[in-house]
Amino acid sequence: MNRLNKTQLIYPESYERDSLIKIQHEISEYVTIEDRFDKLHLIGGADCAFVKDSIICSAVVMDYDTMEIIEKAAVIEPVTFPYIPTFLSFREAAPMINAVLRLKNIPDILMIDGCGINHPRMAGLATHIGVSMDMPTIGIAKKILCGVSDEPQNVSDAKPLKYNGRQVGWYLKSSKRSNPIVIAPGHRVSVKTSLTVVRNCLRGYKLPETTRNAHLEAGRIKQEIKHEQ
DNA sequence: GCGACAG
DNA sequence: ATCTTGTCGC
Repeated sequence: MNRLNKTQLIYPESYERDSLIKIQHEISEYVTIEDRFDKLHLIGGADCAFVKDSIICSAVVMDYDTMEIIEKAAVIEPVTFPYIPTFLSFREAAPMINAVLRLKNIPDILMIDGCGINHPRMAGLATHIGVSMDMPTIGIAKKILCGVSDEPQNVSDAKPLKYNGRQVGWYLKSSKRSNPIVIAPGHRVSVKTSLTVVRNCLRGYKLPETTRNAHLEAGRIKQEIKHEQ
């Protein structure tokens, strides 16, 4: 494949393990961790929740300066792939992209609940979506999938997350009581900028407002569904 | 071979 | 992620 076929990255022709790994290698060839966005006024967040065999994806857009919510969008789709560590994208990327596509305001950077380049094949969910949509993304995870880091001690303190001898992100102490969170570039955002942007979105909670609001919204929708069914 | 392993 | 009440600590 000489040219990137975006549809096949999200809806693979084959779900054989080797095929999926091939897709991830392809994504890693296209990812860039240089800052490639000109402005940063709108910041986005995306997260998922599950009910039976349905996946609920929520996307929110906020004002980067005030952290005011500007817009929300969501989709509910059937689950099509199981959760397998390092292959999360094939379960969540498609519906998450569909939620983002429903937004009228396109965020300048999108924060996604999951890994970015801090992945064995440099193809975490945030990277997968970033490359597929050609959109700047940052990955926000609650656990380290791969790589090593020292423990940050004080609030706002971040330690480099290293994998195969190079820095792929950060381990950030985002709030006093919570465990550190994992920050990494998804696509078109540098390691350094990923940390700066996330820090600017913190408001005393474990998660940045973007991902936190997307998570809350997906949870609300989930409750609505459970009550009417 | 064994254990770890985003959501 | 999800199933779930109380509870320990700041």
